Amino acid sequence: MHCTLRTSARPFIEATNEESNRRKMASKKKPKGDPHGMFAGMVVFLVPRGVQARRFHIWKERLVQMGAVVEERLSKRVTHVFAMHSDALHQQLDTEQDCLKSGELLSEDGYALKLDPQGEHTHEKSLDPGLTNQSTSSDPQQLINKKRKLSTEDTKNVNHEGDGDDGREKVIFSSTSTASSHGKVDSLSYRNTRPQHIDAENEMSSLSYCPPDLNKKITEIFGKLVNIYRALGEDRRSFSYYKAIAVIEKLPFKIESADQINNLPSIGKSMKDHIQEIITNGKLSKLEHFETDEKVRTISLFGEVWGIGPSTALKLYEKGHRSLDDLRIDDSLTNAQKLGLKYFDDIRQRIPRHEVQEMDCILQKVGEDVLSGVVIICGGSYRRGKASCGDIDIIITHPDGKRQGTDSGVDTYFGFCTYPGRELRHRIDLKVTNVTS
DNA sequence: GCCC
DNA sequence: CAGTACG
DNA sequence: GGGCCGCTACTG
Repeated sequence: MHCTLRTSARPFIEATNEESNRRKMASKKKPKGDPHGMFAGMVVFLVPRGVQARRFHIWKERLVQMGAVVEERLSKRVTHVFAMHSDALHQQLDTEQDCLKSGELLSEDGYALKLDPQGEHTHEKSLDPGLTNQSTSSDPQQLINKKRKLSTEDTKNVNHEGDGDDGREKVIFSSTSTASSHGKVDSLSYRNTRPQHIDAENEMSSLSYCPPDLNKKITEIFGKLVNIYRALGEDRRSFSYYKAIAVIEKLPFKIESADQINNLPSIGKSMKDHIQEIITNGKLSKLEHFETDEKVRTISLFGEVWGIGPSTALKLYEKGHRSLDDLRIDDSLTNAQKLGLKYFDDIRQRIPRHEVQEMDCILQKVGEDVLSGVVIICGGSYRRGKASCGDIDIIITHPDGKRQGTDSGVDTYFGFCTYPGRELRHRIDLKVTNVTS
């Protein structure tokens, strides 16, 4: 390798392949390398060590798809080296060096690996001190990070039918190039900007890398469109934006040109056009139009009420209602909708994590009093380690597994609860099941 | 909206 | 049954 | 052009 090894660890998140597995017809797509993809011009060598075969294959696939050339050997042409973690990288380099014995031994000066200069920041992000910081590497600046969930709330549909490889894990790669056209990214800070997910089940490392919201402007606007389209009942379109956000959030660079986002999944022509408009104008006329449209605004507002969906929101609008106070007069609302209206402001309040924890404890105790041995698990965002929760999810089960459901036949409760000594109402879901999952 |  | 919420 | 999460669960 004659190129200088000015290596700067740079996180890279695989493009999601979420929907491909849902295709009815399993057509084999042959992604041509995108000459404008984010890895265009890179000649990559992948260090297989420590990478599962399946994952290794996906790496290669994505790299090629996004414009890179993947070399089977660490040849002179190689401009970038990807490794699972620093150990693998070092071992590989040691091996290569031995192979070069016959030739001259080049100075190692230029090979200094600058591993994840921001690594130290990752240590202060664990929100759950109770979790062990499991590391697969002795290197404190461990390069491997895994994360299984989206930053946003659950979306099993985005990630179901898994083949065991969720295709969403993140990998940091080391660049050995000085010629990278994307080198500027290296200087960016990868400071975390949002709470971590702690996946206790998988003993996930708390060193998880969370991408910065470099494209916040775009994702914010798209997020508004998600809500608007959902309120309007255009679920499909809404979901498209939702998926696009997930993809954009994981980009390790700030989008400055639509050319940088070619070939990304879930981002087609319209999305690209919108992104282009946002980065040039700082706004999206489509959204502005929505936000000034009284009908859209009203229906969106009504849709925020728990229990009111697109259909009801539209009916209420057509009845002439324009405000929440108008709704309060309407007696056609279902009980749930009335409650949703009554506690409209309450529900919007997020619940501090420690309060959820206390509620959990209370429920554990009550549950034990009612039925000895009952297992009560507080799931949802709490279980995923969020600092605050939008609602509380409780799963009730029993090791006996003797029955599913309750005496009344109802095994699910969507309702409200309140923190002891307060009036503020929170949303809580209870589910009784005999399956511990 | 995206993707066959 | 339609509508809605949930994960 | 047509599918797009669920042999979902629940409410009214």
